Amino acid sequence: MQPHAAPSTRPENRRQALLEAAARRFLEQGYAATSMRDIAADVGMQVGSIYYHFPSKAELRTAVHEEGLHRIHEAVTAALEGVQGPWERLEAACVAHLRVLLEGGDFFQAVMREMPRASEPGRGRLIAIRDAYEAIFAGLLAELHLPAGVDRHELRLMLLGALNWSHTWYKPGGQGPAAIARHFLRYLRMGLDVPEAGRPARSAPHRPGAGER
Amino acid sequence: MQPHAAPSTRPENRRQALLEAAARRFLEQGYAATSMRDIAADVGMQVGSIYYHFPSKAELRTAVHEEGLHRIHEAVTAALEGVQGPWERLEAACVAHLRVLLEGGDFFQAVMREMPRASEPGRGRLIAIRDAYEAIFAGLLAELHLPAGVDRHELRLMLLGALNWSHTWYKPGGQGPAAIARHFLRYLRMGLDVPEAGRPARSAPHRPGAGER
Amino acid sequence: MQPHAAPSTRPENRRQALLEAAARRFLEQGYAATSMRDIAADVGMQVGSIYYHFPSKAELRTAVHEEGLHRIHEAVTAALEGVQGPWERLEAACVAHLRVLLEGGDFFQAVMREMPRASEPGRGRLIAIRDAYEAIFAGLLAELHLPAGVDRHELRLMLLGALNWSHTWYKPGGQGPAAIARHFLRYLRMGLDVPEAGRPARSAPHRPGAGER
Amino acid sequence: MQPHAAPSTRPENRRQALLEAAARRFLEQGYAATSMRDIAADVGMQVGSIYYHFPSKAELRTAVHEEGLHRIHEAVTAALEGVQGPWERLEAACVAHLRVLLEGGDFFQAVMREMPRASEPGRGRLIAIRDAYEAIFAGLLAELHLPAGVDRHELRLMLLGALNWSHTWYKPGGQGPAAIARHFLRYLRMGLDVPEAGRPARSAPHRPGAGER
DNA sequence: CATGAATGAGCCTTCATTCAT
DNA sequence: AATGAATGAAGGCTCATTCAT
Repeated sequence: MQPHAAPSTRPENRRQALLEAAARRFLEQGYAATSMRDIAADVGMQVGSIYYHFPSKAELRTAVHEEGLHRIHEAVTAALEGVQGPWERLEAACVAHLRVLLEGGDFFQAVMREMPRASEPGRGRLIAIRDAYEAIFAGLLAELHLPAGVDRHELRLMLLGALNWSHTWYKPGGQGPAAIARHFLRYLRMGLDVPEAGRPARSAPHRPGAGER
Repeated sequence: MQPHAAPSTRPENRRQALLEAAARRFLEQGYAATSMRDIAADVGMQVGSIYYHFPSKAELRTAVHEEGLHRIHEAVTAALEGVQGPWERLEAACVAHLRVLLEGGDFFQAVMREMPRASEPGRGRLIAIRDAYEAIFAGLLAELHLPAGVDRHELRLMLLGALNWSHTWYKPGGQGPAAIARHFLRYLRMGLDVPEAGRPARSAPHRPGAGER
Repeated sequence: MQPHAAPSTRPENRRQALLEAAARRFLEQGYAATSMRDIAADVGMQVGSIYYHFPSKAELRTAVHEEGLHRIHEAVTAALEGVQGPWERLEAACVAHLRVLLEGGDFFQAVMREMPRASEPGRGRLIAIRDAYEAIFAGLLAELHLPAGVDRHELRLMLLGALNWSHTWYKPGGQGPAAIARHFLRYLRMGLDVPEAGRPARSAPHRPGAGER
Repeated sequence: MQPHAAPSTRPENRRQALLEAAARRFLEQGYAATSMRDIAADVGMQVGSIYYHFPSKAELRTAVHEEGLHRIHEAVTAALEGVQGPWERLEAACVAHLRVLLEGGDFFQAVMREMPRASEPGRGRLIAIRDAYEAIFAGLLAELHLPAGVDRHELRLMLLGALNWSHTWYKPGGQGPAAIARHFLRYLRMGLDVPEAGRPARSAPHRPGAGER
């Protein structure tokens, strides 16, 4: 009788260990440069044994991505709970997003590094999950009271782009994810133009139309 | 005099053709998933012949990246020529940057997709080129007259991040690179806060210290 | 109970078959001129399958050499068992040595053909085994009662050289290994000088010093 | 007018330089592991250019071997000039042989390392040269006055084997080639048996027949 | 004489995957 | 659930050789 088998051999554990090893490898070396042997070795398994848990390398990647997207979705949703005020809610979401991206383990970073290309198994599912996640931000942006002429879609891409890109330059030890997210939002809210002598300050030069593409 | 040298066999051509094929493949499939055979086939060569022009796959990638960084450097430098006014200069640089990134061919996009990791051959050279390029933007930011409390370094990372990330969502046919760049800059300059009833408008809430990590 | 395991698929068999095929090929064509495909074909395997048993071509060679050195060591040690008298023991060792070298299969001949050069994997191990083997002969020489002025080290090199070289000219069908070994030893023991009229016979002319190098 | 062109560009020189580089490489790495590029690089040429001087790699090897055999033949013939007395002549030949083998440059050592196998171009020519060389020693042995029961053919193989094998253990700095050759000959002439109490000394035990193979 | 450019075959090795046990 | 052994395809790279210039 053995009610609680050693954790490292409980079936669900092995699958989880494989997912984690795969996430770390995919993040560090990229999907193509990671071999099933690498992953198997990381968890102390034989290569062939992986195929008991995942039917193929591509499916393993899909599972990793699913987990990553799931985690960030959870984190952001949780961070929004009980927060009032549109800007406050956006900030909470951005902070949570960046925390997961920069310090939340390998899963979401692995997702960021490379999305599965066309015709990978399970790609439709992933796209759906990602869209649901982005919808959260679209909703937050919609709550905002913004000046005329601001395209909320464009704004969301700008903001998330600035945040997501940070994983290419972020170094632990300097500013933390929360500070970075707050500063970015502050710069956006405050506006950077400074009234100059002989120059009207806030007439942000909008010259649409000709030449804009 | 040599009136009609077959273009496809002019020596310099082959090297260039290889570079271009490699850039396209690296961009589309990633470095690891691209085989030398792919590249050779694209230019109608035998695999082995590539090695006459480049000593290894890694060096080929380095050459592609060098070319990409060189091109964007040239484009941005050229775009700045004769432009006056700090914001105007920054805008010119951003527009040029985004044009190369989104419509300037595969080279720079290939660079964006994956920088060589540690200990790749010629990595030092690439880092130097990239730093020189980023210095251009640092210089442009330094010319700007900005409100107190704005960290120019952070601002540069935010702006370039937003721009660079656009290659993940950009689709030809919608807004062009120039429009995107101008809009992003406009949002930053104008500030997004709108005076609300019972709420101070432009006091961008700066709560430093506790909690900022 | 497992009455008739197919011999060609018993696991240990495959590794041994590979070793034997490798030894034969290395002996006949030399290491560099032997391809892993050759060896795989000889045992009816795919090339890649070899790497399940040996991590590299170089390690395969090392294993072949190890086997060769092991075999001759065993043979010579066994041949010495119970033999009395220093010359008799030396003769027994030489006969056994030459038997293995000339008729003992490909392993030891493959060793003779080319020792791994510097910095091959496992080279240290091989050197150690070889030294242990040569120590046997050094010990046998030490037991001998020899005339003054004979350098035992030099003598060992001379004797083993003469024996080892025989694999370059030996042809089955003529004198066998045992006869060759015994004759060589006899020539050494008896001395070749014959008393001549007007010429002192056994004053082996030793003119050391000047001109000896 | 340029009667004596710079030596390094005189045609005959290039061919000679190639031969020397090839000999060194073949000796150090073996024939199969030496690439035409290695050799070309050693003499500062392009690979393709070798083919102006030699029609193939195999022919280049043949030329190297021819040169090696030629050199040792010359050296030994020269050393015999004017020497009287059968043992003295044999010694002179052995000393000359060993000098070329151990200190006479790469050519003859390259020959020793590996003779061309069957069906190489020019193999017949090489065999002829080698036989002519060995005939010298056969002649010297024939001049010798030897005890009954000594097979001159066997003796020659023994002596040359001991000498030739020395290139596997010879280290410059210790005994020189001349000393080694003289010692080997002395051991052979003097006989190693020492009269022992109760044991007849020079009755070298000859037990031919049964068991000799 | 020599080179620059290329070829085509082949080499060692790695890989995702399979399957009997 | 997992392993041991193998497969077949592919991958990066090297090589002897060719040939127009």
